[in-house]
Amino acid sequence: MKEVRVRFAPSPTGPLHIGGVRTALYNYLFARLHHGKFLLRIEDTDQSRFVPGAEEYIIEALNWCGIHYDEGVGKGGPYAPYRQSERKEIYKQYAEQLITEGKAYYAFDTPEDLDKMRERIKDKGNAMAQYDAFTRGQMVNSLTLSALETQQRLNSGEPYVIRILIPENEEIVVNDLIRGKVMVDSSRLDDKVLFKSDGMPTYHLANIVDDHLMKISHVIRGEEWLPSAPLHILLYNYFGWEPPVFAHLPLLLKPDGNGKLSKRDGDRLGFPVFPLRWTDPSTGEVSSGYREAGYLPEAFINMLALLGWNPGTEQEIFSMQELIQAFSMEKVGKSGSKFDPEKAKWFNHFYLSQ
RNA sequence: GGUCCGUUCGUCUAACGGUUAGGACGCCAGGUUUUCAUCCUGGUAAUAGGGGUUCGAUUCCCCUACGGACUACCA
Repeated sequence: MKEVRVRFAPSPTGPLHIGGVRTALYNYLFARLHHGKFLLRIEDTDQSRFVPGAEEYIIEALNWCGIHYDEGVGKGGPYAPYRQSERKEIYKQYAEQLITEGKAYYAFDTPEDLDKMRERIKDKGNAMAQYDAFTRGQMVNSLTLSALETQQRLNSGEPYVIRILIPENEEIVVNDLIRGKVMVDSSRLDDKVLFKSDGMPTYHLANIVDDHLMKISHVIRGEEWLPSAPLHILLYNYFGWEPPVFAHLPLLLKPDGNGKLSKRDGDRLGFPVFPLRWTDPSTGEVSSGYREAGYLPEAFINMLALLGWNPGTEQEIFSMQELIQAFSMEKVGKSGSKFDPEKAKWFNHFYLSQ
C-alpha cells in the first residue's frame, strides 16, 4: 500500500479557528492511524492578506493541541521549503507547460474589463457571469489575440494572468471518501486564474503542484473546497498526475441560527472560537482562546474530535492515543455540526476533575 | 439566480431493512453536600413533509421544503 502522506495547509491570514484545528486534527489522526506522515504547509500566495504573527500562531496552536507534524514550516523535511512564498519559482513553469499544451492561456483583461463583462451578462438576465466557453471569446486573451500580438504584449511587460482552459461537456468525477461519487459537468466550471499578474500562483495551482511534489496521498479538508475539487481533478488530469484521495469534512456551524461558525459568534455568544488568545496586530483587538480560558488541551481536542466524528460506540472520553486507534474516515458525518459551548465546558470539567 | 452538499431529541450523535429509536450535553425533578459547585438517581425530548420499493422503512429511490457551501488575479 502506498505511504499515507497528508497535510494541513492553512493561510496565514489570521488566527487558526477551531474548524481549522479540527481539520488539522483529523489529518493528524489519519496519518498516525496509517503510520504515515503529517505535514504543515503554509499557503501564503496572497501577499495582500498576509498577517504578521499568524504563522507563528498556527504553529503554537498545533503544538499546544498536541498535533505534531513530521515535516513542514519550522521543521523542514525532504520536500522543503514548505512555505509557498518560498516556492514561487516552481509554479510558473507548470502554468506555462499547460499553455504549451493548449490547456491554459494568457489573459490580459483588466479588473475593469472583467467587471464590465460580468455586468453585461447580468443585464442579459443571466445570473452566472463566468469567464468560460461563452465569454472567453469576447475577452482579451491569447485565444482571441494573434500569436504575434500576444507575444508583443508579453514582451512589453503588460500585466497578464494565466487561465485554465476548461473543456466543454466533460463529466468530472470526484471520488470522495465521505461523500462518495460527486459528478459535475465541466461546462459549469469557469476558466479559473492559475497564475496571477503579481507573479504568484493562485491556491488552485500551488495546491495541486505542491500536493503532487510532496507526494500527498489523501487530501482531507473542509467542505468549502468541494466545489473546486472538480477543477483540481481536471488539473491533475492535465498534468498527467494521479490525483490524491479526497475527503471533504463537514463544516462547523454557529451554535444558534445558521451558517458557518465565525469569529463574530465567539464575541457575540461569549465563547472562544480560537485555541489561543489572539491580538490583531493592526487593530489591537483581542480574541479569547481556549488555552487562556482555562481549557486543558486534552479536553479541547476530545471535544473537537467528536464534532463530526464518532467511534460508533458510546465512549466519549478519548486520549489522543485512543483517538488515533478509533479514528476512521467512514465514521465522519456528512452534515455540518453546530458548535456547542456547553458540551465543551463539560469536557473540560471532566478532564479538570481527573 | 446557478452548481454542488446535506436533513434522527434544543445540541452532538447511535441504530449500515425488523430496536420499547440508544447514549451524551442541556433542561426539569428528587437525593447527597453547612452553602454554591460537584456528585448520584430519575425524567424530558427526535426520524422535515409527500410519494414509491418491500412482508416490513430512520435506513433504499423520487419529489417538495428547509439548511449549508461555492459562485474573486482570497484561500
